Amino acid sequence: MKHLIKVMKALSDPGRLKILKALENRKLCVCELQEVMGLAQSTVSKHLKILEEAGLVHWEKEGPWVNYALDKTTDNPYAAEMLAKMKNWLEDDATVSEMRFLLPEIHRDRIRKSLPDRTTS
Amino acid sequence: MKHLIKVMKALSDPGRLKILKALENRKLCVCELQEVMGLAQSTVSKHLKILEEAGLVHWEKEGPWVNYALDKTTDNPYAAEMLAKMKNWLEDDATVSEMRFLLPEIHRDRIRKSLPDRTTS
DNA sequence: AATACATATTGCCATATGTCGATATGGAGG
DNA sequence: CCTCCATATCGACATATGGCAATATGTATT
Repeated sequence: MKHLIKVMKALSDPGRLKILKALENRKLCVCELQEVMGLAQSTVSKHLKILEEAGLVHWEKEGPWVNYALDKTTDNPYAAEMLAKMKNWLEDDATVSEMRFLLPEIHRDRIRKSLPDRTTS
Repeated sequence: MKHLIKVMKALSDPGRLKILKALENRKLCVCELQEVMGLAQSTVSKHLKILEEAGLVHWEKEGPWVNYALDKTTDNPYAAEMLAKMKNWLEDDATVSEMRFLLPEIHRDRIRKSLPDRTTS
């Protein structure tokens, strides 16, 4: 039961749903996800940790970046089933559509370096 | 998005999952669900309200009782999909199995009347 | 060693959530 | 009207959650 609860809680925040919908498109590093979410970097890290612990995402290091992706081989069967469901969900949602539109412009090389947390664009 | 969040939040509490698994077996009134959950009556009412607002359950009056049942004709498509999923979930869960075992003994006519809230059996 | 970059962690704060006891509400019966 | 029964609502409290700024951590470069 606790595995199911972990997944349900992970999916109970709009921001985290947005992350998952973004990761359906491509893997993204924290600083890119920060742009996607428009929140503080620490907040993004916290959200990612919740998603990881629920078995919904996993990460790998690439140079200075930590890339996150949907966890296609997750141990948590509930996570797997929900990720499959999510593929069809929110396809008409305005927030998701807008994010889909802006995603191609979001790339780590275009994000300004050494600035305080970017909470607004 | 807010409809999806409502369902995910509703499914994020172990007690509420237990309610849904119980209602897979038969409709139940609040006092019976109180026995199932082993919590205060007011807590049970609150949980049921959350489930109802998420479109997961609905109620009908029968004499002095309010019977709750899974909402098979829910407006919320996410609720419908999750109810279908839930049918296969937690079938091996200890809490659910125990509840299934005890459910036949739980009936409104066998519940003592006019007592303070029954928080422990 | 110092500096830079990316990210994880910590601590604080405001708000949400789950639990309880008390009380209000709705309805039936005498 | 009063009493009883079942349930919804309210208010208080402890804990969880989501956001932020500050800081720690890991790695690479000079």
